[in-house]
Amino acid sequence: MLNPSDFLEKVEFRDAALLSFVVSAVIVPTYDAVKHDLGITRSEYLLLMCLSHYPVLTAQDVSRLSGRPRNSISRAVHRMLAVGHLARNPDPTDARQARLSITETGRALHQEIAERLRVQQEAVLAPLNGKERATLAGLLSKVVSGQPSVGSAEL
Amino acid sequence: MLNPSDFLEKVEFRDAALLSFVVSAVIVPTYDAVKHDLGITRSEYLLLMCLSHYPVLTAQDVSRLSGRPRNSISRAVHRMLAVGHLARNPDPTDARQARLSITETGRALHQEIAERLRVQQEAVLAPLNGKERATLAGLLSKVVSGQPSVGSAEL
DNA sequence: CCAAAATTGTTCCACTTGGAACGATATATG
DNA sequence: CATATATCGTTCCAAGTGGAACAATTTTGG
Repeated sequence: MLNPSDFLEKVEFRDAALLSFVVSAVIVPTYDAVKHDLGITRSEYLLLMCLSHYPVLTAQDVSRLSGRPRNSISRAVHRMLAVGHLARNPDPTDARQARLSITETGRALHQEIAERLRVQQEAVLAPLNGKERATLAGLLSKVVSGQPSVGSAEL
Repeated sequence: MLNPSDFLEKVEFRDAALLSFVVSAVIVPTYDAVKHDLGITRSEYLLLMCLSHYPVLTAQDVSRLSGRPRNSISRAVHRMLAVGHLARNPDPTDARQARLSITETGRALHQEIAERLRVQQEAVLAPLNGKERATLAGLLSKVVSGQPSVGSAEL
């Protein structure tokens, strides 16, 4: 009675409910801990993560990659600039946009946070063996690549 | 270049990233549409959904089932009471708590929103055939039931 | 039986969030 | 070439969020 996991099996959209539960179990506690321990918000981390995978991006690029609105990215850029995790240079060919890149300290911070997320992912997915993990990843990849209009990462 | 779905494959916590993408593709646009069309927030819907599956609950029960803090549920209760989707009666054996139950209009609203979520779920998971869908659901159930401390639904 | 601790629901408040409008710049179109 | 349109980043603001403290009530433990 009143067991959330039993509840999930009754829900009209069970597959989405199960997916949502698993995501929440990985993402929510990790971001809470990151916020508490490192003072980094989700938008700020998404900014660092995007820049860890692309050498130079505009704020608009980060917005599209991360699925966050531009004003959130703008705020994150200012905070990360202030603490030295980011470098910003004017684009010589377009005065509207600025070229963003990550610094060494920013990259180190990204790696620490990514490791936390990875550790929590492993803890949550521990009930699956290697073969099952591979099957799950394959099915999810198939779903993602099958989307007609690929939106954003929304991590 | 700058394709979010390619990005997902590079991420350090790829499985969680794929899961998160799929969840976002189902949940986010549907709740946005529900908010726009019906004026119902996520907390309000979670309240209605919980009460659709249990005849009587306290606000505290809903908080635990849904994973939302009690003050969010408190607000949702007042709004849903005001529009007649909810009934509240004092608990004769404990004056601290109130017994909440859903009304017919509340149930109808729940069913409409659940159907929207189900439709969007089907659209997103369309790349999978029936056998694959069953495999995915089985793996997710195994993950959920394998969690040591089952938190909340977090839908 | 009584004081301490726990529980329920609420209010308050600081903070985050994202839509909308804005100025500056670049591009498209007649 | 000039004007309309689009884009980039920013600021403003209304709304939502959740932690903390609170009063009322119940339970616990001496």
